[in-house]
Amino acid sequence: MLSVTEENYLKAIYQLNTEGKVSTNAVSKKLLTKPSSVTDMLKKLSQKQLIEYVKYHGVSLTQKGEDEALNLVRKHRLWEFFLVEKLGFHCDEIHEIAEQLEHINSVKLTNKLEELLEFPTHDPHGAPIPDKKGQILSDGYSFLSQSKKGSEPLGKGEKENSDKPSTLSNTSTVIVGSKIKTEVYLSAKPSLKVKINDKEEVVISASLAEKSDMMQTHST
Amino acid sequence: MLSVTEENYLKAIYQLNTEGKVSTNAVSKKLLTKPSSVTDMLKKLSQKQLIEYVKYHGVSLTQKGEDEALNLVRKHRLWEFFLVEKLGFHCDEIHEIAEQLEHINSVKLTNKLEELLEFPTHDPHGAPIPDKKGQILSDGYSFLSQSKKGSEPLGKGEKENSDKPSTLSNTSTVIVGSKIKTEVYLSAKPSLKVKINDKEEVVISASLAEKSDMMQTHST
DNA sequence: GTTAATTTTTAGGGGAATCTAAAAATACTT
DNA sequence: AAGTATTTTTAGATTCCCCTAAAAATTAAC
Repeated sequence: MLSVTEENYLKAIYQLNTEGKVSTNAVSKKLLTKPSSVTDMLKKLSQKQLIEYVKYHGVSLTQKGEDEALNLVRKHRLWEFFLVEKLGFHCDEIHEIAEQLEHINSVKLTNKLEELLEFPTHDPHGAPIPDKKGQILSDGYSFLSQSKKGSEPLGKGEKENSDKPSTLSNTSTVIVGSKIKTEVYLSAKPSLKVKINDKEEVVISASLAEKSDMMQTHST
Repeated sequence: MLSVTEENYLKAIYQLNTEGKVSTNAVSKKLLTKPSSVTDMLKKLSQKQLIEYVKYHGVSLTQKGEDEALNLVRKHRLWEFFLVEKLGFHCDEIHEIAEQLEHINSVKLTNKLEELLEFPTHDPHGAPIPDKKGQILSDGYSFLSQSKKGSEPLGKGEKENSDKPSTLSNTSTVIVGSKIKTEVYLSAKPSLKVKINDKEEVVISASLAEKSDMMQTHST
């Protein structure tokens, strides 16, 4: 049985892990704690076989640790979906509450919730929801700020028409699965112009593009 | 902002408070902690103006403390209702989960949940659900094991037909609001025969009758 | 109304998670 | 490659909540 704190560390490491080791500093920044606190916790999680940790050389999750993290992400996103779809919350109110709800411990509850919601594949921010086994439907969700000028539609999925433009009631902007093309970078305060489904042109600032990255992070 | 532990103490005191002071020992038994731990916490809660505490002479809740306790009870019972009605849980599986959910902190969440459930007045065990303001619909809910032979229908409410015989999907026995008459005590292992709505006769053991008391406690 | 039994509190300590300050290891610079 | 800068770890302290053991207060019994 993991403590809420231990769970938060595992989730942070998971979210920072872009295939490689995660640094103590990175974790400390994400969790708003001091690096020394992180070191302490890493020792503990290492003993519990949840992470692989070599002093001074960063951390990565073991399979066991990743399973735990995926389950947290799953719960977080299912609850977010619940809050928007069943309770009528606005998209930007749900994160804090889901941060609490994700720590509720009951496999049966999670699965029944998923059933009530009719097995959603994405949360209201568009992030994919892992299934019972931790599988994430890989549908080419990718980061906007990583796109280059003139790049082709993002992701592998590349469906011309989104399968589910619905359900995302409170999202203000782009539907997951839409065909997006990056047109140009503008100067000074860097920004990018983006085509959605070959129709509308929208200019967004780079900072916003980065924010949409954060979303991935932020919606977990 | 209260810690989960502080909240549990307040709820315990509330549940033990049958109009009077609550003893340190009683709290320690309810929470499965040692009396010395209780003393420590009582000092702390007293400083926070949540209880009135006089050394060696027991505790009672202040208005502020009672409000907190009522809110916990409210959340617990709303979540129990949700678990049974929306997720199809059986009545005897919900307590543990609701013990966790009651600590989720969001007034808006609680109120939206209540709305989704269409403002239920009683949880699946038949215990009344306090409203936003902490008001409990006093409908004569009372303790079965306190009934005496030949006693008249329990409670003040005394509705001949229950207003809501529905919704209590998984309760195995008696609908709240039913007219119940205690017929006789049988000897040895004491038990009581009970008439429900002047029709069926059911014999239940005193221990079960006591359990139905616990329910009040247990379903909070 | 003393004495005995029970309850409650105090004193001292431990584990979890945090912090600050200082030391050690790694990474960067030229 | 040597020296500086950064990152990470260690050491020691703090808060929260729990414990055991012993002392103090209250309650019960005779």
